[in-house]
Amino acid sequence: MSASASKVSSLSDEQIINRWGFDYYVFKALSAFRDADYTAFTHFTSIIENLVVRPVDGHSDMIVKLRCMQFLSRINNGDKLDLTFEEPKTPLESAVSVLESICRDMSVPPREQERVKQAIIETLIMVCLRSGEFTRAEEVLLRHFSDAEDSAGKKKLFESLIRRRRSSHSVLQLSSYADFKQDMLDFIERLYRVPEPFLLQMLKRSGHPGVSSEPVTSSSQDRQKTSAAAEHHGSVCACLSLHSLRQVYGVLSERYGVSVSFTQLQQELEEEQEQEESPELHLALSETPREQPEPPYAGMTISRLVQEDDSQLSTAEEEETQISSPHRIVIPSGPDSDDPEVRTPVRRSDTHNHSSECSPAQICTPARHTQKHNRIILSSDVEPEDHATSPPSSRRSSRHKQQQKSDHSESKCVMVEDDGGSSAQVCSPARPSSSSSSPAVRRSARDTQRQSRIVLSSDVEPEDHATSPPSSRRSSRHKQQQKSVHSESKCVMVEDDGGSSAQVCSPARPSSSSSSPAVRRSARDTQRQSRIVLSSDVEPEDHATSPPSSRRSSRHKQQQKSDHSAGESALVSSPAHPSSPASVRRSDRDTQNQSSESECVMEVEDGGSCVQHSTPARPSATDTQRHNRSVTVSSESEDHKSSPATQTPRRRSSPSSGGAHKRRRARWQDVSGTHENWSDEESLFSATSGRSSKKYSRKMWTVQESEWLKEGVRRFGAGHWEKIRSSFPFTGRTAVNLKDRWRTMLKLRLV
DNA sequence: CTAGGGTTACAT
DNA sequence: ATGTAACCCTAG
Repeated sequence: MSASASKVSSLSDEQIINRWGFDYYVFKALSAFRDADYTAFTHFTSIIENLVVRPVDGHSDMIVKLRCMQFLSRINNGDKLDLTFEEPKTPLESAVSVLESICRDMSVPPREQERVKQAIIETLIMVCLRSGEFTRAEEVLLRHFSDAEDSAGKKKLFESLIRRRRSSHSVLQLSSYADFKQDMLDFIERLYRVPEPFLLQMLKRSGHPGVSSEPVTSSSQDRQKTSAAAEHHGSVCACLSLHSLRQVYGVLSERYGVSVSFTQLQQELEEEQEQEESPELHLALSETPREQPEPPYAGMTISRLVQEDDSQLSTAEEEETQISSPHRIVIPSGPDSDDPEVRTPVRRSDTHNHSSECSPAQICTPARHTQKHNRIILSSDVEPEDHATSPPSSRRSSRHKQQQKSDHSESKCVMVEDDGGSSAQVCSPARPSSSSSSPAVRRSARDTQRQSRIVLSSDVEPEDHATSPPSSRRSSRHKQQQKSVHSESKCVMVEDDGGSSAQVCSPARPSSSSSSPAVRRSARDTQRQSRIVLSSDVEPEDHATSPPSSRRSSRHKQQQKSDHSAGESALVSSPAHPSSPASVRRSDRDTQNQSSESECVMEVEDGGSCVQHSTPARPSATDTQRHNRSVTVSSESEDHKSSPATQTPRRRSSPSSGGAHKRRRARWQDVSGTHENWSDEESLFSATSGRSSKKYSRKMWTVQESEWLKEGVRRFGAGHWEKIRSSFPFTGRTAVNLKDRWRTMLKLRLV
């Protein structure tokens, strides 16, 4: 639609904060991998997987990171032949596929690409040999092994071992899978150096004990510390001085090429404040300053914008450096969120027009002129729905109050606000005259505690949860992982309830079906149902055996039933899912619903997204939403979910495929973005292997994919399918597929 | 590469 | 049997 052009900008706070969280967890995942803490790696990838389902401001950088995570997660599970990320493929074969995608997107020297691929193939063959899978080893050898002369010797050796059915040989013993993993990590790190995440930088700047001193590029260990801190932060509360902000801003602006000066940002803030309160305004600030003509923004991608936001903060700091002492900014570490509305992530106001340079005291004064205060506010709030995803999260609601009080009493100056829109203003007043006042405000973490209730754990089962309705979601599977999780776990919390769940969704990944599988989550759990969808895939047993087609059908039915039985759950699920794409499916009828929903969507979009982010809208609602408002769904598909049964069926089914082995799910497989959701199915079928016989299997469009498409159309305009396809991590979708889907969406009036 | 009509797979 | 989303085919 109209779309195209205007992307203006507004990112919702959730999108921005999720982006911060995303960057942070990617960073952490890499650190964990580097430290050979693969359990932690899995946990982080799981978090990311779930996070990605929520609206996040996306940009190319994000896709690259997702690809890297996808690659590493497959490498990490490469020695487990029973896992599958893409249906027929072994994890390492999937890694090769991802490698190809990476090479396509990032221009990797052919030689390097070949070297890495060869290393993966050799390792795969060795893994097969060690586990006695000679047939498979032979297959891999014939299909993928390099014909290069220099590898001829190895090829002969492998052929010999295969022929003789030898699963032990010095060569097999010499090579260690751990070394291979690190080698692959080195490759990724050479290819793409992940910058230190904004959240970590802020934490460091704040002088947080564990972190502070470390230079930006801290070693992995350091990072871990940091991260830990960050995770906590709920309680931590970081206070930043303007000074620090400036510093950070300087660094970030340079790194990202932000041209906006610190001062400009401050001015903007002021203006906004003046204009007032509406929470939305804030957003504007960050994203795109309407006022500012600055080109920079215009061209920027979301990420950029976000970054800038960050930077803005910093900017403030800089200016005030001197002042710093008095004013502080508190960053809520976690994104909290609660309000549905968006708020701005950061805001800062400053005041002084002039003064900035001066000492603090001065500053204050000036402020009054305007009436605004000097305070700086960072608000970051996250949106309500998602909290789950967001890392730190805490919720603010309660805390706000608390904080506010305190703040008022003491300081007037600063404030933070956070949350809901209202808040923002709140604080402010304090200060007018008082120049000095103290500043800081902080929000406490306490909230966290409460919410924390749910933890998402890791990896493993992500799928399920994801989908599953909020409440339920966590269910069983977690257990397995949980243990590990605990340690770190705190990580994510989801909020549960509410909306959050939705997001979670995971990946859907089909793969999972493992044999044993049963273990993990069965679909049945009622609760989850939503996930069911996912799970379905998971559930190996049934489907696995059955041929794809058949399975699906059957499984659908089964699922449906279950859902129902589950009863409520069913309901839940459906709605819930928004996030989980996979699950989602929409039936035609949905359309009806759609109308209502669609509206919602619109709303959402407006609000937020406009810009780039992908899918913004939909996520939110998940559970709640459905009922409440349409919100949820953003788009289409989800909506559909309303009819649970229908939706699910397909996708899940398909994906489910076999499950013979895949134990865990490959959740990540798709990490990349969202694939997860859908991918499962797809991957199974189409993507990879192609399962042979059938003509083709239908891959239903997930919500996430539809959101990407909508975002793409908004950005580039309808008709530029190839461009859209390459701008989002679609997997298994051609430009024609996008065009067809768009046509369908129009037909259904989903857009 | 895209648009648009025809075909297929799946659900009811 | 029918409806439809996803997919295929082909002209431009």
